[in-house]
Amino acid sequence: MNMEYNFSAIEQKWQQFWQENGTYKVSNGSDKPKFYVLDMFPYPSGAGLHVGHPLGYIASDIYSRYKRMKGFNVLHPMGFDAFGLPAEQYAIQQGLHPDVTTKQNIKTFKGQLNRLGFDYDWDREVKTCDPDYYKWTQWIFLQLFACWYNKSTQKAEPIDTLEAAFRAGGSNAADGAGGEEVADFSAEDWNAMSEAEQQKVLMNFRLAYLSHASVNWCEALGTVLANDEVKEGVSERGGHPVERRLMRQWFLRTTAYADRLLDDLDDLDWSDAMKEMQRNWIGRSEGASVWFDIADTDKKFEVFTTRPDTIYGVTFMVLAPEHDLVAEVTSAEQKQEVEGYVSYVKARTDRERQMEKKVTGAFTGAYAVHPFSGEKVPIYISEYVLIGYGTGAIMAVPSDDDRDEVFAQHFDIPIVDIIDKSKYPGATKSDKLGIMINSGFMDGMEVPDAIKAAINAVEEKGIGTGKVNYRLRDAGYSRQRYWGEPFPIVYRDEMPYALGSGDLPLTLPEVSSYKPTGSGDGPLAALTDWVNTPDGKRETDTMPGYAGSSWYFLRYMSPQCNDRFVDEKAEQYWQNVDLYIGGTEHAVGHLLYSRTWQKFMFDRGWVSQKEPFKRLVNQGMIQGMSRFVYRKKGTNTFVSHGLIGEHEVTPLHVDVNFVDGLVMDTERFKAWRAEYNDAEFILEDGQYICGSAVEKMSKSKFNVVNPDDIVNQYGADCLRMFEMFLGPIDQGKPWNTQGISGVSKFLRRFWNLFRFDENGQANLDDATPTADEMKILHKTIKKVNEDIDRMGFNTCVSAFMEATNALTEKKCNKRAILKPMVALLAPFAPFVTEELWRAVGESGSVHHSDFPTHDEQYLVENSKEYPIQINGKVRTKISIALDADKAAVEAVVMGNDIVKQWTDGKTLRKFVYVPGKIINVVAN
RNA sequence: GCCCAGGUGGUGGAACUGGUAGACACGCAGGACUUAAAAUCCUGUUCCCCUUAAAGGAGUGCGGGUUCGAUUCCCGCCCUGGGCACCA
Repeated sequence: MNMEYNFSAIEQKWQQFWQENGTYKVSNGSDKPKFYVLDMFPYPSGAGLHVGHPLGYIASDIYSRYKRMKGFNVLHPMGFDAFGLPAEQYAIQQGLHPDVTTKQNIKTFKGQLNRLGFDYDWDREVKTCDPDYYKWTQWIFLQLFACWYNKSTQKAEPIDTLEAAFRAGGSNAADGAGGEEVADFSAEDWNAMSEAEQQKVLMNFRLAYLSHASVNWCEALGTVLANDEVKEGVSERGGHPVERRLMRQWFLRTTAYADRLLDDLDDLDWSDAMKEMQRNWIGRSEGASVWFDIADTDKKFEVFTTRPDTIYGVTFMVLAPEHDLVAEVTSAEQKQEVEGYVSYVKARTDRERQMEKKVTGAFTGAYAVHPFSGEKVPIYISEYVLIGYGTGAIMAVPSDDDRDEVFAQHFDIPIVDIIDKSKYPGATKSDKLGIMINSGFMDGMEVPDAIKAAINAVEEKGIGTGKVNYRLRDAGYSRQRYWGEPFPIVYRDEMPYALGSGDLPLTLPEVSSYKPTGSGDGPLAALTDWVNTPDGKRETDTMPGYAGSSWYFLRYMSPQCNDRFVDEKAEQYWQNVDLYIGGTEHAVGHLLYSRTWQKFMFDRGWVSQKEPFKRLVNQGMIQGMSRFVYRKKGTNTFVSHGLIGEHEVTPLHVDVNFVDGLVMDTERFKAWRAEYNDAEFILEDGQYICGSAVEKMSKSKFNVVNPDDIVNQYGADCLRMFEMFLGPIDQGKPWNTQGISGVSKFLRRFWNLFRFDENGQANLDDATPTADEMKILHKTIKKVNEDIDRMGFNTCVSAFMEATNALTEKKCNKRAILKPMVALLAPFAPFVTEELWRAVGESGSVHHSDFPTHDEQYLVENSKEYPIQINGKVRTKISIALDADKAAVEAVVMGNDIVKQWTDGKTLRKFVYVPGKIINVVAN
């Protein structure tokens, strides 16, 4: 008779103990080295935590516990990214204040997180919708508004330094990001300007500035829609038409930081894939900007090209349909066609436009003048040229660009070869290889030389210049929504003015309706009392989701600090995040914005580090396993999956919780919804078999698996280890609860090693372990240490299983073996190890004990059973001393009967001996 | 369409820098224990051929290549997932 492993009692007991004893409280002052582990904080959705969320959290929890046991002072906080669209949509539907639903959801999330045994210090929790938090989000925005980017010093500086420069020396006295848009002026000009005029100029330089951007406007709903609320040109809800509309918006001048965002990637410990995605997002390309005159007018337009060498191959020009010049240059005959085409494009998203295989476009009737040949080339408009990239206009070279080529073929435009690639077999259009032909002054040059020559030539002619272009755009910072941070801005005479920092936070006011106003303004615009102040009219847009998440990692360092966004000393101690774990879905947006904000604050001297996240690890997405039933059209009869071929059926998602494998519990299905109460079934072999598909885990697909259910059935330690056991942390996989029994069995076998009696007393042996037992222990210690370091948590779990199986087989209950095993397992299974730590006779928390390190002396081997290959195929195995030299090995191997058999009548060509690995005999 | 990642038994996966493919689990099959079931334990389990076994052949999405040796490196393709700027 012995005591069984009772996980629910153990987990409750220690969860309470940790809370009462402040086991995970973290201090900002410590002699220990610091280590900051961070998870991407969740959006607290109404569906609660599903089993996909904790994957990354478990990994970071294991890592943080490991680091703590290794002697570090570890910060591992958690909070909530609480502003956002779903809460607002729910408010519109249900009339419940987003603050109420958000608070409820956070409570649910926290309960779920605590049950999983995470070592968060909840005193450090941050919520982006908390006024004490967004006070500082607003403050940072105001600092961005109050600064410009000085390209000479490569730093953000207060806007007064720019004003001073203008006052003293006019526009040439300063080189600020954004200045390309501003016409030159002298110091006298500046001083003669009115305040409004001066502010207008300064707006071009501010790091947070007002401009215009196109948004998804839905007339019928009277609101701006998010991209994923638009499906195929119509609103997802209601199916109303959506079109692109220009609106005044706040922007952040992220492009000012483009080069630093690019260069500083080199020093980060991120995956190459992640760095590559950031590089591609920034999209730096070197080329030239060239001005083309429009024939028979005094108008001209600018194109950006990475291939100025191909200018003699230009046979037409393409403007983006939204380009300002389109209306001005279109001829009377082409007017109708062009307008028709423009309205067609208006209803299409950039993505649709890029994916379109069909060639479309319209001729404007206007011609550009080729700057070198003087020939007239036709100007077209087409959706494949986007207004947001480069100048929204291209010079088209059909001989050397695939998209230009299909366009030319479709519209029957001539194609002129300009590059002879015969010297470079296999080179494609996009390779910058070949010798120039039909290209005037460039004839005979290699492409790289021709690029330089072409830039020189356009510069000499005064029609262009070498230029670096970025795909990165300034970030749109306005949302016409309610549930976000209000802008601390008032307008006087259409000119924005910052609120004083004493007026922060500008709290989000109560509204009676969360519905859009219909005019394109957000719900705040309806609050006329709030909007109109003695100092001016308030901005009624709110900030985007990424505002709060761009700096939250700093707030965790000193969440209660109320005179600064982060306490100076705390920031100097914690510096930046040592390990950041989160999904690839944030690969560019969130990570790029956070990096930009950090650099801005670094420039201003408010933080000590130029990068926020030193090491980044991406966790894969856990997908749902959806189950389907098939309803016979127009009936309430459901056909089992194997028989649907005989019927006309509609597939419907069914709740995975009443399907076992693929077999559905038909009684539970009938009870699920009133409409199914009288459902009938066409069964196969007496069972209803469901269809299945792997999809995103979501409430609407009824495939959400709640961790609470798993914890109730198997315990949190088991769920933690099972999620890690599923596979490598960075790979996505469908959730399948089948298989969890293996981990559950392991935990029970580990528990049974301690031989508890009916009084709960462990029965351990204090004898000295055997060499075999020490080898099992130290092999496991070595592997677990190495695998945690490289985030190989799945193989750690396997190692624990192997060790437990081996110790069970040896009936080993020795304290000297089991005690270090408990410490080793502690980061993975924090509850049961805390209990077992007492069983081996310790009194403190296992989570503050030392992590075991291995001793190589227990692992030495002196011989190895070598696989013997004959011509690359393993034919036998021979045990040979590891320190044997090649001649001795060859003698042993060639004397072996099986080897002789295989090499009989053949000549030995090569004897490959890789010590410790393999032996290969090559003979023919 | 563009960028990034992945594809290994019935299933999840292992194989760390080119060196025994399938560790560890799930599932399945057979057996032990039991009045029975559950639980537990033991044995087997890539496929094919032959089968009592041994031995052999094939095999890491597909087609080529480099190498004594390729899941790993190179070239071309197919499929799946993530992102593409207002979901978070």
